[in-house]
Amino acid sequence: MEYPFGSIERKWQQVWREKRIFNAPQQSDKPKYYVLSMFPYPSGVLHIGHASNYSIGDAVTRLKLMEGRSVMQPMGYDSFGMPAENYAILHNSHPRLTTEENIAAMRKQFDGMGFGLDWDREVSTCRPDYYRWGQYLFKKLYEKGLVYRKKSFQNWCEECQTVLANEQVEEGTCWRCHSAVEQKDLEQWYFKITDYAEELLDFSKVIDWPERVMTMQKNWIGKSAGAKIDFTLQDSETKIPIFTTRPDTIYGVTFMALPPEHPLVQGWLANDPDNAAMHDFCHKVINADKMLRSSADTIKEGIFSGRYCINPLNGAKVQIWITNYVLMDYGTGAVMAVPAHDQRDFDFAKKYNIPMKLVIQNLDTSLNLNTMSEAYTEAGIMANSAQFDGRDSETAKADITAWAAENGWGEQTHTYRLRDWGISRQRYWGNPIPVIHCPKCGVVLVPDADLPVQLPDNVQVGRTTSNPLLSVPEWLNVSCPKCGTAARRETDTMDTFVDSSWYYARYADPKNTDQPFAPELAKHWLPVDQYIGGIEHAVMHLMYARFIYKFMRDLGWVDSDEPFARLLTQGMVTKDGAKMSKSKGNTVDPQYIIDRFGADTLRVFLMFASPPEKDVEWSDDGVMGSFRFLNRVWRLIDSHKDIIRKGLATGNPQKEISAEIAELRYEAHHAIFRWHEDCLSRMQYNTAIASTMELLNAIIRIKMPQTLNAAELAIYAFACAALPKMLYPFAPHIAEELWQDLGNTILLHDSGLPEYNKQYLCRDSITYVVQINGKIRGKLEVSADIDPEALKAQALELENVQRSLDGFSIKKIIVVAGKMVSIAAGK
RNA sequence: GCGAAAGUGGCGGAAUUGGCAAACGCGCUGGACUUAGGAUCCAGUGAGGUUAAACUCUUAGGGGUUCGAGUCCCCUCUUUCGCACCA
Repeated sequence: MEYPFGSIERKWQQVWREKRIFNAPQQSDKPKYYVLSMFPYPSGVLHIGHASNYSIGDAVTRLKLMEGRSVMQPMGYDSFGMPAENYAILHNSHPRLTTEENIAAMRKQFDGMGFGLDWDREVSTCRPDYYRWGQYLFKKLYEKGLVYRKKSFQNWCEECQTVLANEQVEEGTCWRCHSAVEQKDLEQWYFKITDYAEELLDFSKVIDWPERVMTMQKNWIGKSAGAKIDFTLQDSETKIPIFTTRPDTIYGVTFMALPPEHPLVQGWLANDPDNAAMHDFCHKVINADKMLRSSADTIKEGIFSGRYCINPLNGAKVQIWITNYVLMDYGTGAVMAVPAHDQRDFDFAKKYNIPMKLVIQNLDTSLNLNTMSEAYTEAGIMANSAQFDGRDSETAKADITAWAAENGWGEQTHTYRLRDWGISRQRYWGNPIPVIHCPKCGVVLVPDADLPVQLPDNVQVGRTTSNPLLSVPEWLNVSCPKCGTAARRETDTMDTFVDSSWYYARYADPKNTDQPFAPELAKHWLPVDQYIGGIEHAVMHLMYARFIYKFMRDLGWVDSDEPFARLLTQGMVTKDGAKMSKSKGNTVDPQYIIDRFGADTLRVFLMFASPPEKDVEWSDDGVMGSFRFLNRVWRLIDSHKDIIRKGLATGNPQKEISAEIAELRYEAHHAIFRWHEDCLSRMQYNTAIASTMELLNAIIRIKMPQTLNAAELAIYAFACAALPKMLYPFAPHIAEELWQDLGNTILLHDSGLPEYNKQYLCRDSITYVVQINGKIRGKLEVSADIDPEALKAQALELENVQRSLDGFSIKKIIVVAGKMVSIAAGK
């Protein structure tokens, strides 16, 4: 007989909904806790990954409620973007319709899993009441000088017909469709995330983030310290600033390397249309595959520009080369090349017979340009460097920079790998950028009163080679809000990562029609106490959100520095060791499991199979194990509920208890203690469930509970009553039902945590292990308060210990309290 | 190449501060029961060894520290992830 999971789950889901126990109050006297899980795209189908992600969040939510906190666990949908547009195309419909249908379908499935979500706070990014405030945020960023427009070469996905941010290019392919990314010269909108680069490097204000994610962001931001030095174009006043992390090698510069995109090069090209070789080379490099060009394996190529520049430190005249290995958008876009001490410059100089100059010597002065087969890139003793000769190169760096600065040739500086965030997308299904282009006034922001700029509905969604918004003249053509002249709307929409950069704040005040959210509500709920999501957002969403949050802080909308205090990057659900995917055909439908074994079984399996941050390997047999476990709990309590109720009602009678029950008491308190550690200190739910199973096994070992005396029955009932509480975060429906079976009227979330008594965490008698030189030679059952000397004596008397010590002399005896006696012996 | 994390039975995984390796679950073996079930209950289950013990070996491999190492240190290998001409 199976327990009636279906009816139980429906019953409690309805009770929770009616009693609104998961609808968080706006304000509360209780300490708040804000639990947030991944912001889903409403695919219409709940995947096993969703089930796993939200099972963790729901466990946290219910634990924090049991702890007595005021908990908010909201849910919403990241519903703009390519997938929604593609879905609509596929179903020959409009994304506005299909998105709402999918949202309704998903909400039902979330409820079917029994997640305690606050549906009063639901947001969807594609609804005007939400995206209105995204546009408002854009305007605020613009007003603060953090938005600009720039024409430059962009990552372009032909498949998606849109540009991509650097973070969204994976191995040269689009992060969405994985088709090749090309370069296209386009005018685009940017958010100046680099203004916050320094602060984004600082993780001191987060409480608990995985080291891995912080490292990935730090590497992505990629700060390097060095010097900016101005070289000068020969016979000219024109400066060519370079950035270097090795100012100690500056006397070794033998050429200057520029990319074809460099403005100086572009100027030479424009003034010299007949130089076919230079034009050809630049054209070839600019249009080369960006991935290939930026790969270390690509063969270095270049062409001599015919120009020279002057090294300000020693007046040396050096050749200027146009090359394929220098990037325009890093540092100053110009490199002082030191072939003797940089491998890239070395390779290039060898190929084109450019002279080299040795300026760093190793400690045994064995370096010789004629015999070097590679650059010497380490620190050493400076040589051929005028007044710096003989100095240690590492410590001389600062002095060289200082000397250059004194003479006005440069300065100490640093640079970042991070680029500004390109947010323009040439797609229909996104948040319109609230800008009007006026032939007289230029870029004009749409006035607040006219927000939101609504997406027109009458658009043919489909594969088009241009932005569909261009095809709606009545939307496109407007008069300038400033001067009234006929003007045109911006047709770019915002990257959906803009929408997801602030949604967690909107949850604090989701229905506000006057502002994005009331600052006092945001200040109450934020930061998010626990965020649960996938590692794939490490340098995208999680960095963008930190940037926008810091901006909102600077506006005074929020009053903390980090949006997500604790971050858990949860693992994937795999099958046969591989990520589940439709193409591999190894997916599992959560609904199938729910229908047969119940949502509780699925949730217990997902939480038990591995710790939350690790991948979960799907196992049909494992699901059966969880199902059997819940059935055993059900049978135990259901068939003994009368005596358990009786035992719970007896108070604490003073009677002798059997050794068997004393052991059960120890097991129960110990299991609850470990559950506390695992659930509240460590977030290791797999072992919390294991402890619950152990307690169940310990209770089942008591065969005839009806024969227990009053004191024993009280202990038995205590142990049984702990089970629903311990199960509640993972299997809330069956837990709530069993809790009620035991005569409780208050729901579990309001009934407090299961409690243990420290007094019962140790046994009266303890088994000591006796080791000789680390090998177990015997065991001793002794009273817990035994005197160490007596213990040593007893240990030495053990027959097996005696035998093992034969022919040895004892050097030392170590007693580890409560654990072991360790004897060090030697010949 | 650089950086990070990891490597434990047939499988998923436990092991708090260096203190009985393999908890818990799955699977498997044998048995009981019969309402024949995706049931339940009992016993067993790292490898070798033994009637049973004793004993030996075992946390990727090798070395070290220690009375004692999955855990700390050094070297090597493997896997996964991130970055990768960043001057």
